[in-house]
Amino acid sequence: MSNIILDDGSESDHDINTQITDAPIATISEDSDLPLAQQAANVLRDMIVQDIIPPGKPIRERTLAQQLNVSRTPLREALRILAVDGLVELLPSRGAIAANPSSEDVKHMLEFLGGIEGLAGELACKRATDEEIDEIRALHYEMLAAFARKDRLAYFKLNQRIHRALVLASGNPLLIETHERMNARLYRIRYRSNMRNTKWPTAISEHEEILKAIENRDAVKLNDLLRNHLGSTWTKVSEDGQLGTTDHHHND
Amino acid sequence: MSNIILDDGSESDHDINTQITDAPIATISEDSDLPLAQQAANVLRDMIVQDIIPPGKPIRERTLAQQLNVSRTPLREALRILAVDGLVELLPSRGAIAANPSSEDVKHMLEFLGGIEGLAGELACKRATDEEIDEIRALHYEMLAAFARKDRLAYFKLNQRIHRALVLASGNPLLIETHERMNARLYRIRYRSNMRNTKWPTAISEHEEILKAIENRDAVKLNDLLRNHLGSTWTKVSEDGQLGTTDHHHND
DNA sequence: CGCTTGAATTTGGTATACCATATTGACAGC
DNA sequence: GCTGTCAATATGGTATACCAAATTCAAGCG
Repeated sequence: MSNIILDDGSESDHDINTQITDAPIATISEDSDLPLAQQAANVLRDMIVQDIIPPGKPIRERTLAQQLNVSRTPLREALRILAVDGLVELLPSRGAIAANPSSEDVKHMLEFLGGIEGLAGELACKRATDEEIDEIRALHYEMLAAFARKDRLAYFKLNQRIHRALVLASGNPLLIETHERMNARLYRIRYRSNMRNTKWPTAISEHEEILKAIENRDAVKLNDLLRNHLGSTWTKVSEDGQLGTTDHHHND
Repeated sequence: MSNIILDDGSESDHDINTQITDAPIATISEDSDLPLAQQAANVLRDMIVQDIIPPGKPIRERTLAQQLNVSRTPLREALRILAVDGLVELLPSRGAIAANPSSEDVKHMLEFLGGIEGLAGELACKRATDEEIDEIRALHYEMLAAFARKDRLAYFKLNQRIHRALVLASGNPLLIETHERMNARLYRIRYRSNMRNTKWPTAISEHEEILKAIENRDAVKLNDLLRNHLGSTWTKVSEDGQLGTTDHHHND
């Protein structure tokens, strides 16, 4: 699967998909130790997160199975997995579509993600090793470098890595897993938002405070910062013509 | 499916399963509007939550499919769903077992659940309607009645309903869903713990404070209370000979 | 010209068949 | 009596066949 071909035959070439990640989407191989269902779920997850399958797009089992070189059985299992993750919606007797959250949904997801990060940050203040904090500091300065270069993509990725590192330092596997899943659901949206965000300097200064808080192991402060930080990362959905409505620039 | 028969032919008749809920487990029917996979997932979830399928027990696809009157296809989809939920573990090429969390896992789950409830409580203070608070107060007094009667089962259920009502009042669907899922994973464990908990009066007095906090819409206080309340609900795993080790009283 | 209707087709849902591998159990050798 | 080995069996993983329902589309009617 060197190149993803969409249902309509056109390659997906709109603004963001090839940029979101450097790594190509994993190929499904027979000789992997993972079952095809799990591999398919991983590939499909990437395709949705990276907007190769845009929100709301119907997922035809036979078509997609053929594209992924698996049968419908493992693909359907993959779809059920992703449905629990919230990346696809299963419409009874009407198949699956890539999740298409409303702006209200996004608000709730951001509120939730902020809460998770706040909790994780609070725990991280107690449990993070000095080495973990050092690494977060390093990532922070790398992020400042990206900001200095006005490299929004590099900034975005480093930002993600910082938040991920903070959550990892919480030491709670459920917080980590929940964060990862919710982040996947929001990834595409936050990416788009990041690329047009006008509150960039604000976000940067907040990150300075975040770094200070974890360095000082100030749990209450860090919790509070992370709880409210996402607002600076995110330009309101209502200002973003795409979300919550049918996606116009995808021909499906 | 009037009576669940376990693999070994014995009916599951150990201490708790029939008491945990009054309602019998739903039957899988052809004429439901839900797909069999979804119905199977619901039934299986109940069977695991209610300890009809005890932790660590291998789940044989053909056997269970026959018992549920479905084919392996929808049952496997159900297993994948429950695996994401954390109720079953999928061992690659070796099938599924009912989740068997270690005491370390339980600690993390309780920490996580407490965090979720704290977040939800904080939001509930801002968003709960007066009617919702009235209902929580009513449940609280019902719970006190159960306590007066030393009716641990009724107490447990009302306790659950109170926490559920608090989370519902948060108005955040993700908090609600996450809470529900984590609660399902912990239900059996907390039930057993509840039945032998020696800190009952402590839990009651904490609930008094919880009620006051939501009545006063004191978000910070309620968050704090809920964060740390689970400790009073739970007798330590290490005192509970069952958890974290092979289940001795189940013959599998 | 638009609306209804019904056949053709597509699609999701389920059951079953098949395969490779893991497990079991008996037998042979020590 | 213990252990290693190999056949028999059971099990999970996958593909395919089949069915009912939904969708599509065109013919027919108003």
